[in-house]
Amino acid sequence: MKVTLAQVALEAGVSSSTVSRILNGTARVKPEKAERVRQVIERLGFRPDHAARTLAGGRTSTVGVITQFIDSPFYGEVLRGIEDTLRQAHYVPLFVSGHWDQKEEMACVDLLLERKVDGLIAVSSCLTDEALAEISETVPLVVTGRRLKGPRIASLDYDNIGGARHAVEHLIGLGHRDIAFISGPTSHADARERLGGYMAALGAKAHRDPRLIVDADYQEQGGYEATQRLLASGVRFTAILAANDQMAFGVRLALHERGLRVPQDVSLVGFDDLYFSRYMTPPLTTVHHSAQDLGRLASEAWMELVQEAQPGHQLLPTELVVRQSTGPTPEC
Amino acid sequence: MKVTLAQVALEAGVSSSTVSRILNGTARVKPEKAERVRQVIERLGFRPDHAARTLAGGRTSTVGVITQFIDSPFYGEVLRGIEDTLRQAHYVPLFVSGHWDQKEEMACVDLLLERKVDGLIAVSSCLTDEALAEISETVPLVVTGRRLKGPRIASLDYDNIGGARHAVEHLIGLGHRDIAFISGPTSHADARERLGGYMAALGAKAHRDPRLIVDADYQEQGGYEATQRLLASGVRFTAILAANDQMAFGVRLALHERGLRVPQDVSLVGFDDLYFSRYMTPPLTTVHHSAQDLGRLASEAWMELVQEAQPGHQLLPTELVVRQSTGPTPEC
DNA sequence: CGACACAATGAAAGCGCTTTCATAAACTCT
DNA sequence: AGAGTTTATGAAAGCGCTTTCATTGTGTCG
Repeated sequence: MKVTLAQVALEAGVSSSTVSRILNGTARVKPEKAERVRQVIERLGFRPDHAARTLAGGRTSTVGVITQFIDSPFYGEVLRGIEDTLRQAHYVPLFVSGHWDQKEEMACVDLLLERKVDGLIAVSSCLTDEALAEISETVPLVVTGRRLKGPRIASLDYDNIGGARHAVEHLIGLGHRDIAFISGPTSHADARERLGGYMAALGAKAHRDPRLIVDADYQEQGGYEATQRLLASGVRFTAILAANDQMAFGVRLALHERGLRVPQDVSLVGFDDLYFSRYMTPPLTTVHHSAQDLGRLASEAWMELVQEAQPGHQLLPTELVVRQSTGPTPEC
Repeated sequence: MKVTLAQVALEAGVSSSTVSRILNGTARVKPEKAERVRQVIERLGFRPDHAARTLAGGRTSTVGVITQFIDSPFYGEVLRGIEDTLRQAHYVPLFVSGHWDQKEEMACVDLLLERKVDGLIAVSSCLTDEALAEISETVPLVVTGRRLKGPRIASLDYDNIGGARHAVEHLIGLGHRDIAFISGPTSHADARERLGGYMAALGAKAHRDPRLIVDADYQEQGGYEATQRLLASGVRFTAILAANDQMAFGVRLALHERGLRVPQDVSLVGFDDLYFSRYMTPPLTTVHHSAQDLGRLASEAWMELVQEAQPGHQLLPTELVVRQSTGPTPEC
């Protein structure tokens, strides 16, 4: 039933070492012999046993990928980028979700290390820098969503500050002065940066009315409720910048329910440019970056790390995509 | 550096067999001894090597999950249900994407079998029934999105026909007579079933004008383009049923661009009730089913299969969720 | 042509567990 | 009390590969 390497060796009249070498290309083998073995492999339908390989060789060809929620539209795209890139390089990603819980995420890390993954990619980890640094002593580590230095660490992040600033500048250019900001959870570095970009673009004006900044949680529902609070606060505003698209969708619903038109009454800008955003009604103006690219670059950084390179930190550009959810200030 | 089971055994003054037995609970061991060993394990920070376990024991505690696109909103939810359920049972899902390509999907299966997964869950496979049946001879298999019988197979699917029928009946109840249908790719069993439900609800009227049925691909863009074709065909309609929510979003955009209001001018119904659908403008009336539940039930069916049970086929109910994208027929 | 480098290959020792199989110790019964 | 069970444990044989190490065969140089 099960074909082993030894059987192949026997059948081909060579030793198992030779077969192994042919399989892995770890040493030169006479071409004719190699060809003969390859044919036997084909004929017998031999598939090397992954567990045995791992046990003997120490490598798993698996890289652990820690994410928070596998069904988030944003992370989904990142994971896709990772999967595609890794698979092309004959690595298999093992996805686990930490659900924004430090303890759970640490358990995921343990699980992955137990399985001897060759590396780790942490997409928006919620662990501390110290914890991550410690993990990197065991396996090469790539983190996204923060800047982190270390001998076996690569990190990458978007230009969150620049992105938010451009978004605000776009609104200012359209005549808006009272621009509200729906913030992500400030426990996230990127949420703080996006808030920072908003403040920077607004300069002194940013502090005029604290009611213009509303805290939320990066979720649709959070954006929805934040908008209701914003509306209830009575503060005047003609535009809203949401710290991510998911919240922008919640904002959109809240405005719709309130009978406020987008963009005639309120301009709305998101951040992330989810695939779905162009199908919002109206299509959402948002800060674009490619989540898939993030996944791809993270994987590539990991592969460099394996080759003893020092990829360091990468800052990915963002770009404002103007669609139809923003327009000139309504006349008062 | 690395702690092995043998070291634990030595330290605790027992044989490695005993430690293994304590670890796996495969035989009774004197409680005091067990306690002593457990303490040594704790103290040394011993973690059993997964590869060695697999090689010696034959089990991987891993189940392969084949999906088409990891970043699809629908599959994302299914995967989440699978991950949560499996992990609770101490299994780890290994996700791979087939990208709607038979050859690629088959390569995924090979990859998973090579890694000796303890089972396979195929979410909307595009392989033939025969190919799947053959796979099930190697590992217990659960398939979703079709009905498939076999000694080591469980299958589950939604009540697509009933769901589509209810959606149409809802529209008829609102006075609509000219109801268009944006179909999924009829290569998918579920797409055919949804079309069948639409036809059944409409009865003889369904064949009145073939232009009312437009083929598309289950994607947002496909729904968008299908709607443009529908509009261009000049056929009269007051409501649209999209075979899934993703296409409904595309439909929504096309209608918006054409200046058609939802639901005042055209009523719109989707299918799947994606998380996002309640944030559409206006919130989408759609056929609800829980993708997460599908994932959960698929995992549970797999576990039954492992315990030699015969779960057979499950038909999951669907339910129409009426939101604000449907309303009475416009007066002519 | 003998000495030496180098290429090609095989034998065998693990990798860290699980799992028979055998054995010793502790009961049960009549 | 001795035969027959049952229970707890250890010794050792793998699981199917990779990888050193040793060996043979081939080519090169003076």
